[in-house]
Amino acid sequence: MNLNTDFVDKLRNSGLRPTKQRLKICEILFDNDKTFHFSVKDLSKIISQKLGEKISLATVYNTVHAFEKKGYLKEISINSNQTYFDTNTSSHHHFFDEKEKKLIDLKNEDVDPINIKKTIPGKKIKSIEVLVKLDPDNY
Amino acid sequence: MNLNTDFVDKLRNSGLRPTKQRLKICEILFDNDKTFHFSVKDLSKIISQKLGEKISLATVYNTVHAFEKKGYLKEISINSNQTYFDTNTSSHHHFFDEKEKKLIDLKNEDVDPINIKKTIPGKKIKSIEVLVKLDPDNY
DNA sequence: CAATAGTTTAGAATGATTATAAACTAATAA
DNA sequence: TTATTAGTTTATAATCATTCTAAACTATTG
Repeated sequence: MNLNTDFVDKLRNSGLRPTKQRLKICEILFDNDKTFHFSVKDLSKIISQKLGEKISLATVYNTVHAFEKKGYLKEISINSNQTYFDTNTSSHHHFFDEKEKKLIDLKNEDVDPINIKKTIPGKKIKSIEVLVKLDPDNY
Repeated sequence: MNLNTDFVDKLRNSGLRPTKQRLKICEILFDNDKTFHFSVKDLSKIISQKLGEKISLATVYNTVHAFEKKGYLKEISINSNQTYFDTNTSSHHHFFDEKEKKLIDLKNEDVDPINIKKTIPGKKIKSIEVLVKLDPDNY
Protein backbone atom coordinates (compact mmCIF):
# COMPACT_ATOMS: atom_id res chain seq x y z
CA MET A 1 0.00 0.00 0.00
CA ASN A 2 1.06 3.52 -0.69
CA LEU A 3 1.42 5.55 2.48
CA ASN A 4 1.45 8.77 0.60
CA THR A 5 -1.94 8.00 -0.94
CA ASP A 6 -3.25 7.23 2.52
CA PHE A 7 -2.01 10.60 3.77
CA VAL A 8 -3.59 12.41 0.84
CA ASP A 9 -6.87 10.61 1.49
CA LYS A 10 -6.84 11.52 5.16
CA LEU A 11 -6.16 15.15 4.32
CA ARG A 12 -8.81 15.38 1.61
CA ASN A 13 -11.28 13.63 3.84
CA SER A 14 -10.60 16.28 6.44
CA GLY A 15 -11.27 19.02 3.91
CA LEU A 16 -7.60 19.93 3.56
CA ARG A 17 -5.39 20.16 0.50
CA PRO A 18 -2.35 17.91 0.59
CA THR A 19 0.52 20.34 0.90
CA LYS A 20 4.17 19.69 1.58
CA GLN A 21 3.82 20.78 5.19
CA ARG A 22 0.74 18.70 5.88
CA LEU A 23 2.29 15.60 4.38
CA LYS A 24 5.24 16.04 6.73
CA ILE A 25 2.84 16.22 9.65
CA CYS A 26 1.18 13.02 8.42
CA GLU A 27 4.55 11.27 8.26
CA ILE A 28 5.08 11.91 11.93
CA LEU A 29 1.54 11.16 13.00
CA PHE A 30 0.63 8.14 10.92
CA ASP A 31 3.80 6.53 9.57
CA ASN A 32 4.54 4.76 12.78
CA ASP A 33 3.99 1.28 14.18
CA LYS A 34 3.30 2.71 17.61
CA THR A 35 0.58 5.16 18.54
CA PHE A 36 1.49 8.04 20.81
CA HIS A 37 0.28 11.04 22.79
CA PHE A 38 1.34 14.59 21.99
CA SER A 39 0.66 18.25 22.47
CA VAL A 40 0.94 20.66 19.56
CA LYS A 41 4.23 21.89 20.98
CA ASP A 42 5.53 18.31 21.21
CA LEU A 43 4.53 17.62 17.64
CA SER A 44 6.15 20.80 16.43
CA LYS A 45 9.39 19.85 18.18
CA ILE A 46 9.34 16.31 16.77
CA ILE A 47 8.88 17.67 13.26
CA SER A 48 11.83 20.01 13.50
CA GLN A 49 14.02 17.30 15.04
CA LYS A 50 13.09 14.33 12.88
CA LEU A 51 12.65 16.15 9.62
CA GLY A 52 14.98 19.06 10.16
CA GLU A 53 12.21 21.36 9.10
CA LYS A 54 10.18 23.99 10.80
CA ILE A 55 6.46 24.18 10.17
CA SER A 56 4.68 27.16 11.63
CA LEU A 57 2.54 26.56 14.70
CA ALA A 58 -0.53 27.89 12.94
CA THR A 59 -0.26 25.16 10.31
CA VAL A 60 0.22 22.46 12.91
CA TYR A 61 -2.83 23.64 14.86
CA ASN A 62 -4.94 23.86 11.74
CA THR A 63 -4.01 20.37 10.56
CA VAL A 64 -4.31 18.68 13.94
CA HIS A 65 -7.73 20.21 14.56
CA ALA A 66 -9.03 19.14 11.16
CA PHE A 67 -7.86 15.56 11.81
CA GLU A 68 -9.43 15.61 15.23
CA LYS A 69 -12.77 16.73 13.85
CA LYS A 70 -12.72 13.83 11.38
CA GLY A 71 -11.65 11.30 13.99
CA TYR A 72 -8.12 10.67 12.68
CA LEU A 73 -6.88 11.93 16.02
CA LYS A 74 -8.50 11.93 19.43
CA GLU A 75 -8.37 14.68 21.99
CA ILE A 76 -7.62 13.29 25.42
CA SER A 77 -9.93 14.37 28.23
CA ILE A 78 -7.53 15.55 30.85
CA ASN A 79 -7.20 18.83 32.61
CA SER A 80 -3.91 20.44 31.73
CA ASN A 81 -2.67 23.80 30.55
CA GLN A 82 -2.22 22.27 27.13
CA THR A 83 -4.34 19.97 25.03
CA TYR A 84 -3.13 16.43 24.42
CA PHE A 85 -3.97 14.35 21.38
CA ASP A 86 -3.75 10.63 20.78
CA THR A 87 -2.93 8.94 17.49
CA ASN A 88 -4.68 5.86 18.88
CA THR A 89 -8.22 6.49 17.71
CA SER A 90 -9.66 3.16 18.82
CA SER A 91 -11.97 3.25 21.78
CA HIS A 92 -9.71 2.99 24.81
CA HIS A 93 -8.88 4.52 28.15
CA HIS A 94 -5.95 6.05 30.02
CA PHE A 95 -3.92 5.87 33.15
CA PHE A 96 -2.53 9.19 34.31
CA ASP A 97 0.53 9.15 36.49
CA GLU A 98 -0.04 12.19 38.69
CA LYS A 99 3.55 12.36 39.85
CA GLU A 100 5.27 12.11 36.51
CA LYS A 101 2.43 13.76 34.60
CA LYS A 102 2.48 10.90 32.12
CA LEU A 103 -0.35 9.29 30.19
CA ILE A 104 -0.43 5.54 29.58
CA ASP A 105 -2.89 3.74 27.31
CA LEU A 106 -5.37 1.37 28.88
CA LYS A 107 -6.92 -0.99 26.36
CA ASN A 108 -10.65 -1.46 26.27
CA GLU A 109 -10.23 -5.17 26.91
CA ASP A 110 -8.34 -4.40 30.12
CA VAL A 111 -11.46 -2.81 31.57
CA ASP A 112 -14.62 -4.80 32.25
CA PRO A 113 -17.55 -3.56 30.16
CA ILE A 114 -18.93 -0.31 31.47
CA ASN A 115 -22.64 -0.08 31.94
CA ILE A 116 -24.23 3.32 32.45
CA LYS A 117 -27.59 2.89 34.17
CA LYS A 118 -28.76 6.47 33.78
CA THR A 119 -29.88 8.18 30.60
CA ILE A 120 -30.30 11.83 29.71
CA PRO A 121 -33.47 12.63 27.74
CA GLY A 122 -32.79 13.72 24.16
CA LYS A 123 -29.17 12.65 24.37
CA LYS A 124 -27.29 9.56 23.35
CA ILE A 125 -23.90 8.31 24.41
CA LYS A 126 -21.13 9.28 22.04
CA SER A 127 -18.20 7.84 23.96
CA ILE A 128 -17.18 6.54 27.34
CA GLU A 129 -13.72 7.37 28.61
CA VAL A 130 -12.15 6.14 31.79
CA LEU A 131 -9.28 7.99 33.41
CA VAL A 132 -7.42 6.07 36.09
CA LYS A 133 -5.24 8.32 38.18
CA LEU A 134 -2.13 6.74 39.67
CA ASP A 135 -0.06 7.47 42.73
CA PRO A 136 3.25 5.95 43.78
CA ASP A 137 2.74 2.61 45.58
CA ASN A 138 3.90 3.89 48.96
CA TYR A 139 2.01 7.11 49.13
CA MET B 1 -24.27 23.09 63.84
CA ASN B 2 -22.32 26.25 63.23
CA LEU B 3 -21.52 26.73 59.59
CA ASN B 4 -18.97 29.38 60.32
CA THR B 5 -16.99 26.99 62.51
CA ASP B 6 -17.10 24.48 59.72
CA PHE B 7 -15.73 27.04 57.28
CA VAL B 8 -12.95 28.01 59.67
CA ASP B 9 -12.06 24.35 60.10
CA LYS B 10 -11.94 23.75 56.39
CA LEU B 11 -9.70 26.78 55.91
CA ARG B 12 -7.34 25.92 58.75
CA ASN B 13 -7.19 22.35 57.58
CA SER B 14 -6.14 23.64 54.21
CA GLY B 15 -3.38 25.70 55.77
CA LEU B 16 -5.20 28.99 55.29
CA ARG B 17 -6.14 31.70 57.79
CA PRO B 18 -9.84 32.42 57.96
CA THR B 19 -10.14 35.87 56.46
CA LYS B 20 -13.21 37.83 55.52
CA GLN B 21 -12.69 37.09 51.84
CA ARG B 22 -12.14 33.39 52.30
CA LEU B 23 -15.23 33.03 54.47
CA LYS B 24 -17.26 34.65 51.70
CA ILE B 25 -15.88 32.12 49.26
CA CYS B 26 -16.85 29.33 51.68
CA GLU B 27 -20.39 30.67 51.89
CA ILE B 28 -20.80 30.26 48.17
CA LEU B 29 -19.03 26.94 47.93
CA PHE B 30 -20.27 25.06 50.98
CA ASP B 31 -23.43 26.73 52.28
CA ASN B 32 -25.62 25.11 49.73
CA ASP B 33 -27.89 22.09 49.60
CA LYS B 34 -26.88 21.40 46.04
CA THR B 35 -23.38 20.70 44.79
CA PHE B 36 -22.27 22.42 41.61
CA HIS B 37 -19.57 22.80 38.98
CA PHE B 38 -17.67 26.02 38.44
CA SER B 39 -14.65 27.69 36.91
CA VAL B 40 -12.74 30.35 38.82
CA LYS B 41 -14.33 32.97 36.63
CA ASP B 42 -17.80 31.59 37.37
CA LEU B 43 -17.12 31.61 41.08
CA SER B 44 -15.83 35.13 40.97
CA LYS B 45 -18.97 36.26 39.16
CA ILE B 46 -21.26 34.47 41.63
CA ILE B 47 -19.50 36.13 44.54
CA SER B 48 -19.90 39.59 43.14
CA GLN B 49 -23.54 38.96 42.24
CA LYS B 50 -24.74 37.14 45.35
CA LEU B 51 -22.69 39.02 47.87
CA GLY B 52 -22.28 42.30 46.08
CA GLU B 53 -18.59 42.13 46.76
CA LYS B 54 -15.54 41.79 44.63
CA ILE B 55 -12.75 39.51 45.70
CA SER B 56 -9.60 39.62 43.64
CA LEU B 57 -8.98 36.75 41.27
CA ALA B 58 -5.65 35.97 42.94
CA THR B 59 -7.45 35.29 46.23
CA VAL B 60 -10.06 33.09 44.59
CA TYR B 61 -7.38 31.06 42.85
CA ASN B 62 -5.36 30.71 46.01
CA THR B 63 -8.33 29.55 48.07
CA VAL B 64 -9.79 27.19 45.50
CA HIS B 65 -6.42 25.54 44.94
CA ALA B 66 -5.84 25.03 48.64
CA PHE B 67 -9.26 23.42 49.00
CA GLU B 68 -8.61 21.23 46.01
CA LYS B 69 -5.33 20.03 47.44
CA LYS B 70 -7.08 19.03 50.68
CA GLY B 71 -9.98 17.37 48.89
CA TYR B 72 -12.68 19.89 49.80
CA LEU B 73 -13.10 20.47 46.08
CA LYS B 74 -12.42 18.23 43.11
CA GLU B 75 -10.90 19.22 39.83
CA ILE B 76 -12.86 17.77 36.93
CA SER B 77 -10.86 15.94 34.28
CA ILE B 78 -12.05 17.52 31.12
CA ASN B 79 -10.19 19.24 28.38
CA SER B 80 -11.21 22.87 28.21
CA ASN B 81 -9.51 26.22 28.05
CA GLN B 82 -10.44 26.70 31.69
CA THR B 83 -10.33 24.42 34.71
CA TYR B 84 -13.59 23.24 36.22
CA PHE B 85 -14.09 22.32 39.86
CA ASP B 86 -16.81 20.33 41.57
CA THR B 87 -18.14 20.91 45.08
CA ASN B 88 -19.29 17.30 45.00
CA THR B 89 -16.23 15.56 46.42
CA SER B 90 -17.74 12.10 46.64
CA SER B 91 -16.44 9.57 44.16
CA HIS B 92 -18.59 10.02 41.10
CA HIS B 93 -18.55 10.50 37.35
CA HIS B 94 -19.74 12.91 34.68
CA PHE B 95 -21.72 13.23 31.53
CA PHE B 96 -20.51 15.92 29.19
CA ASP B 97 -22.95 17.36 26.72
CA GLU B 98 -20.71 18.17 23.76
CA LYS B 99 -23.22 20.43 22.11
CA GLU B 100 -24.14 22.58 25.07
CA LYS B 101 -20.74 22.23 26.74
CA LYS B 102 -22.45 21.25 29.96
CA LEU B 103 -21.38 18.86 32.70
CA ILE B 104 -23.90 16.63 34.48
CA ASP B 105 -23.14 14.49 37.52
CA LEU B 106 -23.31 10.74 37.17
CA LYS B 107 -23.56 8.95 40.50
CA ASN B 108 -21.28 6.05 41.26
CA GLU B 109 -24.27 3.80 41.79
CA ASP B 110 -25.47 4.58 38.27
CA VAL B 111 -22.38 2.93 36.84
CA ASP B 112 -21.67 -0.78 37.29
CA PRO B 113 -18.47 -1.37 39.26
CA ILE B 114 -15.40 -0.71 37.18
CA ASN B 115 -12.72 -3.32 37.17
CA ILE B 116 -9.30 -2.47 35.83
CA LYS B 117 -7.49 -5.66 34.81
CA LYS B 118 -4.10 -4.08 34.17
CA THR B 119 -1.66 -2.78 36.75
CA ILE B 120 1.32 -0.49 36.46
CA PRO B 121 4.38 -1.59 38.48
CA GLY B 122 5.17 0.70 41.40
CA LYS B 123 1.87 2.53 41.05
CA LYS B 124 -1.48 2.22 42.72
CA ILE B 125 -4.87 3.49 41.68
CA LYS B 126 -5.78 6.81 43.22
CA SER B 127 -9.10 7.35 41.50
CA ILE B 128 -11.21 6.17 38.60
CA GLU B 129 -13.20 8.73 36.68
CA VAL B 130 -15.61 8.04 33.87
CA LEU B 131 -16.53 10.71 31.35
CA VAL B 132 -19.55 9.94 29.21
CA LYS B 133 -19.76 12.24 26.21
CA LEU B 134 -23.24 12.94 24.89
CA ASP B 135 -24.57 13.88 21.48
CA PRO B 136 -28.11 14.90 20.50
CA ASP B 137 -30.33 11.85 19.96
CA ASN B 138 -30.69 12.39 16.22
CA TYR B 139 -27.12 13.03 15.28
C1' DC C 1 0.57 46.11 72.08
C1' DA C 2 4.48 45.02 69.15
C1' DA C 3 6.50 41.92 66.14
C1' DT C 4 5.88 38.45 62.82
C1' DA C 5 3.81 35.68 59.49
C1' DG C 6 0.50 35.33 56.32
C1' DT C 7 -3.01 37.82 53.06
C1' DT C 8 -5.09 40.83 49.58
C1' DT C 9 -4.83 43.35 45.66
C1' DA C 10 -3.92 45.46 41.14
C1' DG C 11 -1.38 44.86 37.69
C1' DA C 12 2.44 42.56 35.20
C1' DA C 13 4.23 38.24 33.26
C1' DT C 14 3.59 33.83 31.11
C1' DG C 15 2.09 30.56 27.92
C1' DA C 16 -1.28 28.11 25.06
C1' DT C 17 -4.30 29.01 21.58
C1' DT C 18 -6.60 31.75 17.98
C1' DA C 19 -6.85 35.52 14.65
C1' DT C 20 -4.88 38.34 10.88
C1' DA C 21 -3.28 39.63 6.58
C1' DA C 22 0.24 39.43 3.15
C1' DA C 23 2.89 36.38 0.25
C1' DC C 24 2.53 31.89 -1.72
C1' DT C 25 0.72 27.39 -3.93
C1' DA C 26 -2.62 24.04 -5.49
C1' DA C 27 -6.71 23.32 -8.23
C1' DT C 28 -9.53 24.50 -11.99
C1' DA C 29 -11.08 26.40 -16.22
C1' DA C 30 -10.10 28.07 -20.60
C1' DT D 1 -0.32 25.57 -20.66
C1' DT D 2 -1.64 29.52 -18.49
C1' DA D 3 -4.70 32.52 -15.92
C1' DT D 4 -7.84 32.73 -12.37
C1' DT D 5 -9.62 31.32 -8.14
C1' DA D 6 -9.61 29.19 -3.76
C1' DG D 7 -7.13 27.63 -0.23
C1' DT D 8 -2.50 27.72 2.51
C1' DT D 9 1.58 29.22 5.07
C1' DT D 10 3.81 32.21 7.87
C1' DA D 11 5.24 35.67 11.20
C1' DT D 12 3.24 38.28 14.22
C1' DA D 13 -0.39 40.23 16.99
C1' DA D 14 -4.38 39.44 19.94
C1' DT D 15 -6.77 36.90 23.44
C1' DC D 16 -7.51 34.70 27.60
C1' DA D 17 -6.74 31.72 31.69
C1' DT D 18 -3.54 31.32 35.04
C1' DT D 19 0.51 32.52 37.83
C1' DC D 20 3.65 35.88 39.73
C1' DT D 21 4.99 40.10 42.24
C1' DA D 22 5.52 43.45 45.55
C1' DA D 23 3.42 46.86 48.34
C1' DA D 24 -0.22 47.78 51.61
C1' DC D 25 -2.90 45.36 54.92
C1' DT D 26 -4.55 41.96 58.73
C1' DA D 27 -4.52 38.00 61.75
C1' DT D 28 -1.81 35.67 65.11
C1' DT D 29 1.53 35.22 68.71
C1' DG D 30 4.44 36.47 72.46
